[in-house]
Amino acid sequence: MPELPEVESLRRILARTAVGRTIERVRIAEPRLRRKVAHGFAAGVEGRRILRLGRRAKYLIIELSDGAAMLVHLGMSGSLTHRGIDFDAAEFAARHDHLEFALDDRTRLVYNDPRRFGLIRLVPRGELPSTPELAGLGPEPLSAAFNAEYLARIARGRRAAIKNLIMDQRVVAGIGNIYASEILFRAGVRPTRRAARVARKELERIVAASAPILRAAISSRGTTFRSYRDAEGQPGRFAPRLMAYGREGKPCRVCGSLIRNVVVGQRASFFCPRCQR
DNA sequence: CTTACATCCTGATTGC
DNA sequence: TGCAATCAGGATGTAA
Repeated sequence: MPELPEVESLRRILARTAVGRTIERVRIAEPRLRRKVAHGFAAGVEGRRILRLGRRAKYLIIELSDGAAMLVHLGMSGSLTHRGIDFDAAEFAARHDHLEFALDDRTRLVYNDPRRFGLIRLVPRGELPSTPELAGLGPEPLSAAFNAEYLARIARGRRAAIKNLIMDQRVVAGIGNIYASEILFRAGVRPTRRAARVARKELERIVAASAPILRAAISSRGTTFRSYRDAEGQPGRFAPRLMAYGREGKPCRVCGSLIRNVVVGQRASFFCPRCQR
């Protein structure tokens, strides 16, 4: 389940291995992702060089030499792996390898996504800031713009659960179900609390907890809970450090109480009944 | 504006 | 053992 740390890990790997390469050919085996890959996509990408790799929220941004940018979202089950096999020899594409980008060093980038919740789109030069996917996003949780004052302003009058609030990409961009649970655990706040009822001090703890958790997860190259793999096909190493997510019925690593799982906003939400109030 | 919920999709897991 | 039901949850669209 790729969230900010997984996408950031992907960006860092590809920044080392793919920047400077020219995309010689694009093969589209299955264009039906969350939205259908546009007709002119391959023609708009082929022949361009990869200039730079960026990230916004859970979106990977592949900047191309003509000023356009590829926007990649991995959805729930997507992966973008850098494979060292010749494009021509890639006849045995794995199941759910939907797009392949042949690079000029005879390696290829392969987009695989069993559930096809992902998105790949070419954004014309200069249109990135106004593109619908990015335009409404809230601040990056690793930026100074995500602070307690900001969060307090958003939370005011909101009946939604605090966990829904920090998973709302318009509020803060890049946090998904796993890290929302981890952040609230560290902050000592129950995921079910109504946002407006969360005290200023607690909001401060939520903000303060966010960056260290996300940074630690990036250092571990993300969390592999089930199937996530990074650009080199490796699982993330953060899972053993999860305090709450996926630990239902197991003892809290801090106090020993049993971690509970409740549904908040149609999503599993794990918390410690003693550490989180 | 805010909130709630269905929708897309496949694979892993659970239940009988 | 096999098969069907359930769960997983990214973002989005619609309804209330």
